[in-house]
Amino acid sequence: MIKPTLPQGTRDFPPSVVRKRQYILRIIREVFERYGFQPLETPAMENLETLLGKYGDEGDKLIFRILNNGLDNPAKREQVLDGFRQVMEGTGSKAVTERALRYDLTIPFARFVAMNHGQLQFPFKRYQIQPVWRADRPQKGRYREFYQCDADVVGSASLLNEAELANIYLDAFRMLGIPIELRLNNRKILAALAEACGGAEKLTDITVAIDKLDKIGMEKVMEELSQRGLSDEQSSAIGMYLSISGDVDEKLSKAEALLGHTPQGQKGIEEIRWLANFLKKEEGGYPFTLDFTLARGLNYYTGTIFEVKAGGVQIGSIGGGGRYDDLTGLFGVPGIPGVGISFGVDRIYDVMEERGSFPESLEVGTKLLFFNLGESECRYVWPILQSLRESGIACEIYPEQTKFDKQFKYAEKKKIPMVVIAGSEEIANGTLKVKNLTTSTQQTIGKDELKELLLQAS
RNA sequence: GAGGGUGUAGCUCAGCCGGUUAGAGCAUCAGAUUGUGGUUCUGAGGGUCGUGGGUUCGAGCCCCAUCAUUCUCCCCA
Repeated sequence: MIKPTLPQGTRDFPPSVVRKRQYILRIIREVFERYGFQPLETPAMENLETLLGKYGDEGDKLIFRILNNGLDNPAKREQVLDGFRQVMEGTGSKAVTERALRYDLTIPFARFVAMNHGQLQFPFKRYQIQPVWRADRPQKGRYREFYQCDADVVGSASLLNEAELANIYLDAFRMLGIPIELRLNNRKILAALAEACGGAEKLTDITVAIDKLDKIGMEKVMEELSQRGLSDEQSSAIGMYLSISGDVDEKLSKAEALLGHTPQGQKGIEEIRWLANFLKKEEGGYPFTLDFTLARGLNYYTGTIFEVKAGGVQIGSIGGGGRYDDLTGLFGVPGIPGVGISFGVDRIYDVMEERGSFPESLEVGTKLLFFNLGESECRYVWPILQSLRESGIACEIYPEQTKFDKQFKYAEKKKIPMVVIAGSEEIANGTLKVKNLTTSTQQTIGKDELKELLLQAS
């Protein structure tokens, strides 16, 4: 016998957890639909070459690769051995692995758009809720298998899309009851910063370092910048940029003074300014914060970037996204710009659990349990049971004839709020005993009155 | 990829300086209670102390290795 275990970083979801997860997904899906997004699903696995090189060197290492079948075929022995040799030298080999589990939902979506651009109605708005896999080392709030819920618009460069996506975040988290901070920035501003201090090729180094500002502080960021090969002069210019403070308007003016002389900087600031004006609330103020330190890891972002932080809990971001000018260009179909956002369901779950934000009603599945008091008693309640089910009322009958104690405890464990007891006495009188387990009250009713009673109660 | 923590009953954990037969709470099962649950009382079952080696008269405890798990860093949701 082997000890049953789970692969590292994966989880089973027991019924109560699935209920809560589905509650989150239901709300997010509802909001997506309300904004005109359409569902899409893609396979769990993609061709390895579809994924490689899209997430940076670090990302490539975290892609789960699937071993080819038929490696034990003697006829292919030399080919396979040679393939393994290549794998051990760090270069991939189709002889050993040509498929991999999807790492996110954006690249498979880009692949889908590139394959079907002739058939799709643009702008194409899709949402996708599926698991993704990363060969990462698991830790708090990080798993090797987790769900992403993405919504993307492709085929439109309009900033109106950004405004809609921002509102999707605001709507969804309001409905979930999670206070959030929505942070925005623009990758063009970061690019302009890199251009001004260190050169465009330092963009990644700069973003990785400044992204950590709120975590490690200004001094450490400066240290990291010099470690990454920036001069003191360049670092201090970045320091000035990072020190920009004030409300959204002030920050924009200050950034303009610093980076407005470059075309990219100017463009980025204009984009944010437009978005800010558009999202501005009637009573003034903005439903987001402008965070110049926000960088986001993925390299394909080229414009607006989003990040959502949950208020009052110590957990990483629970959502993020951004604009990309040319994602499908990687697959030979240039000129389709897009923008998208993602919800981190697993972390949202953790936040809601920590805050106690799930409605209690989620725990009730079955509304009514019929006790089993013997075969003739079962025959007596059977038509009633079926008729309730036809009316959409979830109910069940205890399948074994056993003592009351057991049947009561079953109902209690499953959080079934009501039980029906019908024995020889009730059969003789054509009645039912209905007990409410939460109030511990009991009443006797005619056997045809049950449905009405339940419909009244709900 | 780098560095810590933890592995003892189904679950959460205690176990003194290395010393006789390894404990508690919860859970489970049975009974008090053959048509009324939750509270209570009584009793029972349940252990290769992660695994392998070593030190010792003696190891749950010390040492080494290994596996699992968890956390931090890198990176990310």
